Amino acid sequence: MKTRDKILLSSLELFNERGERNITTNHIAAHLAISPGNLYYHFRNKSDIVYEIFQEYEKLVDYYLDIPEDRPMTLDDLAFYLESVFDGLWSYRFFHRDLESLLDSDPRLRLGYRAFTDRCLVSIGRIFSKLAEAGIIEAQPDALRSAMSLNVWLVITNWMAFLKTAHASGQAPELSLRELKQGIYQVLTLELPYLTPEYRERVLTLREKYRPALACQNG
Amino acid sequence: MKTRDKILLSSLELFNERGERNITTNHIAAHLAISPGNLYYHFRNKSDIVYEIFQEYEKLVDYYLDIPEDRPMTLDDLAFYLESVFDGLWSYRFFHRDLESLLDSDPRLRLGYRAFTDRCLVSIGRIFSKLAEAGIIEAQPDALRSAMSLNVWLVITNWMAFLKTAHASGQAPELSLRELKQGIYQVLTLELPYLTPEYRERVLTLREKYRPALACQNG
DNA sequence: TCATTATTAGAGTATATACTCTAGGCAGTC
DNA sequence: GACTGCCTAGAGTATATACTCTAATAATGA
Repeated sequence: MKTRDKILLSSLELFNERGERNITTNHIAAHLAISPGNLYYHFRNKSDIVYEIFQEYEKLVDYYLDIPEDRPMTLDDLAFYLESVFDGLWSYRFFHRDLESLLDSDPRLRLGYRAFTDRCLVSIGRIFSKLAEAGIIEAQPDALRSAMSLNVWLVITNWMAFLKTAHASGQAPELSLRELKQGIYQVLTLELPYLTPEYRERVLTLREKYRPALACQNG
Repeated sequence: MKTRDKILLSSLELFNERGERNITTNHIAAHLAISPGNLYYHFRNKSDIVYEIFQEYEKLVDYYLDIPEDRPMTLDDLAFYLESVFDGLWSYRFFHRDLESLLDSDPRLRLGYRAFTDRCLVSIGRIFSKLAEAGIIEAQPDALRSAMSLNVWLVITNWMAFLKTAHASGQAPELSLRELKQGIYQVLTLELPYLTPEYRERVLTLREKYRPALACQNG
């Protein structure tokens, strides 16, 4: 594998494990047993590394959220979208963790992320539309659908932060993909009241698969 | 005013304006035109300053979310709770912005924040209960109420981050309290489907007061 | 073969930042 | 006056971190 790709891969790995804020370019170089000079031969600065990783992330999610228009949506589709989005969130979890400071230190990233958010919100709205067309949820007026999409987005993108902060277990809250996917339970909770009677039970069953363990069920 | 209090006040101000990550103890001292040594006479380290500010925040929110048990809840109460919580969020807005790294660097804060979250979730759940008792929303099973409370919490605590990241306007996204309170619109969106027919219109009217301007209504 | 280009090492630098240390001022009080 | 306790100044330090520079080595192509 090319050094350049190794840098991207290791950076992602280290960022995810310990947070972008805590990983220096020297750490990355040391992790790969290459020199700092070598790293800076391949990337002008740390922001460039982050930006490139963001673009991968973007591409992945865009790919998953490409809603086919030529056929009706099924419940399986919904399950797939949710699983995929949370998989992406997991693979690039460092990103939402330090989002604000990342955007502060790179205007490109700010613009790119804003556009990304917009696309995601559109996709979520489209999913709601198609769910309604398929008779899985009741149809909703545009304004309501927008507001709901936004709430879905807020829950999805911040569920991990909640888990990390709410975790009681010791100082170093280690997360698992499994726990992260309990966020799907929360997302489906948002849709609950809009389900059609025909699909209600099936969605409840799906939702039940992601029910959090008792420890996290506070409140 | 005592130097110690001035330090707390200036710190909060600077943290809110530019983020805790970007404000050093030297900045704080310079802002107050005192020496670093002076600052460190009053506080052992930066974490202690942050922790003390957190305790103020905690106290404020706890005070607002002290739900009286001796009388039924009104819609005005709900409006008051929402307004108060968002006021608190605004006054201490640096906190949620850099939450993760703050908790990473201070175990006290991690524990304190976790307990704080739990109390808030309980309060939100209690509000839902009392809204149901008052006939404003339909009664809900415990599990649903817990999940909904959690969603409300996620929306409330992350609405500001969303605004800051979604703001297109230039590099330096300046927020206003007014914009922040559009979060109330999002929170009330969550409750919409559970409203009783008698109160539906009144809550919709309340919600309308916080409708975001068009620029933010994407998705 | 040899010149050119791509890659790498590794020492080094400028800057920032949290924090320390020493000396001293000032108010009250015996 | 001098002692005491609180407060303040400000120079200074250890460490970290993003990044640079030069020179050497490998790879490539004519």
